[in-house]
Amino acid sequence: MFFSKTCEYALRAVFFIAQKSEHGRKVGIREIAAGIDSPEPFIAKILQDLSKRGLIQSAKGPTGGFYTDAETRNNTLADIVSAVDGNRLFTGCGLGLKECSANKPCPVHNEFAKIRDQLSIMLHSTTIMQFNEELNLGLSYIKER
Amino acid sequence: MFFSKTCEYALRAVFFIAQKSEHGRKVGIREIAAGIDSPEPFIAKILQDLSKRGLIQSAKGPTGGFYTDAETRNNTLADIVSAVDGNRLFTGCGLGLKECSANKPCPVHNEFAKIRDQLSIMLHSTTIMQFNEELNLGLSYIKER
DNA sequence: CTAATAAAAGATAAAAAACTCTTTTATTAT
DNA sequence: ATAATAAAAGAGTTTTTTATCTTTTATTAG
Repeated sequence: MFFSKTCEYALRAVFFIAQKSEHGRKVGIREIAAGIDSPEPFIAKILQDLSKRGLIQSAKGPTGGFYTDAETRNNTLADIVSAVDGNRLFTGCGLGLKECSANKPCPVHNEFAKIRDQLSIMLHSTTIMQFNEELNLGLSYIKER
Repeated sequence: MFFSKTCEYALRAVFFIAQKSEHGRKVGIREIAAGIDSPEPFIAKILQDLSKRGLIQSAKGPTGGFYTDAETRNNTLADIVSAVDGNRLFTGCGLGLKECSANKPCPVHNEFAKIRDQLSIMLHSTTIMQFNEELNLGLSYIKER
């Protein structure tokens, strides 16, 4: 809806990892791909990138896998979104103009700014780990079937 | 930001046409492309489609061009957006799940529904022609330079 | 009725996003 | 040490989106 497909997968994967690794457990790529119903090599690439950026942790070798430490679990949705999709969602113009500001606005500038700000506040104030419990309880879903 | 590039061009073009054709005048593709700073053959294709859908009007031959009649000028941003980008923005899931509803929600379902609804209300209550005056007065812009 | 004009239609090309495959590197349990 | 495991890295491929080019059809002014 608002994000690239890559970003949607990233968010679902990070939710999955945070949930599974809540008590120190690590999860492999295969389990993640199955858990969020995504193409395995594609989500692998995405996680590689998130790992490099420090948004998730990883360990190689047997018993290895992806996980989140206490700190990164406190990251917000906005951290993931801007890492993957950049800041176009937070700063871009609704009509695609490069220059668009209160000074030199596009016609819909003010209308969009309101909604964009609310979206931004929401994404910046929602943490990754805050869905762990409802996921554990089966109250919400991160895969199709 | 929220729309495809095609849709951004479409909105800008429709604003331009509505403004110029406010008093019955028609505008050619060349003038439109220059007026909104877009690739000429690309916006031509987009307008062809909008015309077929009845969201703008067109006339062939000399003195021809694109225009909007009183009725279509009353169309909303939502009409253009859903014609070009479909309804993913209005009905899609934030995490890209095909099935996602209050019954079987993704983790961010409720948070996103709020923002989506506001965006939807805004788009459905904003008409094409309501920017004519500010565009005439040079108070807002639909091109880069 | 003809020439000029302008949109419509159709076919193609380039760029970006989504997705896949293969090889390498690090780690660990035995 | 070695074999097994799992992520990292690098090099593709496919699909979708964005953009372009060429030909056809309709309309109008002279």
